[in-house]
Amino acid sequence: MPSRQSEAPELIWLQPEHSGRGPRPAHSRSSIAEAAVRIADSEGLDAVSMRKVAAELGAGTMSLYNYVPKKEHLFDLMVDQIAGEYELPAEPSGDWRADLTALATMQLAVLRRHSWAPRLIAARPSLGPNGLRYTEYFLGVMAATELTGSGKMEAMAQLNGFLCQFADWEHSTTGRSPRWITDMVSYLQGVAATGQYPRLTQVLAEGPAPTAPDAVFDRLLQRILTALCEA
Amino acid sequence: MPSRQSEAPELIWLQPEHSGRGPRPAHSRSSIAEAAVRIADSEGLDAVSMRKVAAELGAGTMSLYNYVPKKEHLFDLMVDQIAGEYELPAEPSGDWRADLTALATMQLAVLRRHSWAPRLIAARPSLGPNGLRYTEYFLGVMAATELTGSGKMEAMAQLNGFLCQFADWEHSTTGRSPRWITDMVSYLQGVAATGQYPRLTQVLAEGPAPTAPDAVFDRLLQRILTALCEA
DNA sequence: CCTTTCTAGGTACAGCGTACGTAGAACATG
DNA sequence: CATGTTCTACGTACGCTGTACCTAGAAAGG
Repeated sequence: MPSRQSEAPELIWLQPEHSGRGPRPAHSRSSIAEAAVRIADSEGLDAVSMRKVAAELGAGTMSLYNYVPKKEHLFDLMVDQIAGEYELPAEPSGDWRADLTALATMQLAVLRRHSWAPRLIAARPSLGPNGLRYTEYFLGVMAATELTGSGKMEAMAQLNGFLCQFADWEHSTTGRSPRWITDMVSYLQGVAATGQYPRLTQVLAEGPAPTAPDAVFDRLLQRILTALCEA
Repeated sequence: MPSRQSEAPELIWLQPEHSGRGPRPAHSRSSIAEAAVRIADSEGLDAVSMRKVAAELGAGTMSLYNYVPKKEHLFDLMVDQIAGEYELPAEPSGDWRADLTALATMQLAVLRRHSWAPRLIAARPSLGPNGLRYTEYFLGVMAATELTGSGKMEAMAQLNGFLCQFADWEHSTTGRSPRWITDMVSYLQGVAATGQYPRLTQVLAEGPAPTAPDAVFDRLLQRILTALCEA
């Protein structure tokens, strides 16, 4: 296994995890991913550094580079690790709309548990084993539709995009510091006071929507699903 | 103007650009934003550092902190700078679907010119002057619908999310290195060869979609628009 | 005038990704 | 079994990052 980054493939999945010769590796991809996910869950994605992950494993910093030639690859491992949390039915039911609703709801739960995930998922295709398992299931569900192969992949990308976007939006509105909130409120009051933005001012005066996030999600999801299979 | 980050507000827009006393500032927010955008356009978002932006302006690194107390604020400036490129009609036409189609198409053109933008826009609300101008226009367009105030804001978020997601996806499929492509192809061939993912294998065998990206965009956009105002 | 309040920018520090080199373990082959 | 090859572990070091802190000087208020 080449460990120098310059020779390493762009995709970590092209690199066999271990190849016979030499001492047995002290760690596995999944234990590394687990450690990284633990850090991201508790301290945020920016706290995930090669040094911290190595320390979490009780390994030297540079040892990690035997497993993960570039940091991007660590992110790929993390994404595939949580894709392992997806609980996929053995077989699609034949009702694609019901299947996708269940799938999306389940996936949202996972994304909510790991609020750093949407950003990573949006950045690169998920090609790890668990990502492929997900894709295979998705295609199975879509077999009940009349979409072409590319159409199905497009639909998957769009649904995933929607989920990431929703989870991210939810997290970014829920998870701001109190200081942030007060700053934003006082700023918007100032904005309204200028009178330059009458329509925005009116919307702000109406106050926030009374609807629960789950209800908003369900409504948006059904819209997306309807849109997915239209010509 | 407090320059220490700990005292600075969370939102740069809460801080007046200059307040009477002391020497006149040598730079302006927009000239700073311009410099940062220039760097991001030519070298990518990761190349945008406080040092490089300062150097581009011919200023000392730490002088920049008088204008931009935290790096996040620099990103806010950049986003608002390109929001200045939006060409908004003076008044909505009354046909919200046509207006949103034109708006989205124009916005996509801007996002394509600045491929780093989607990531930033997704991360934080756009509250700068140009962002507010956009919001005000959007609300004007949506006045022709029966949505509530929050419903309109929701629609804006969803349309923006879609645009960012599409632009990002487009960029990430177009802009990969040749090495990346060959690695991915050979990986997927290996995946297909395992026989574990028959449906995926079949889709891969069909080859890529023959459709131009613009056609895909138009189709997806119309779907989204239809979905936006449904109950 | 002096005092206050601002701007400019140098120095310094902790933390990052990671290139490179060395030491030793485990397998393949003679 | 001995030897050579190939792997793992990991310390050191470099260049880069954001930014805290400090000094020097310029412009406005009293």
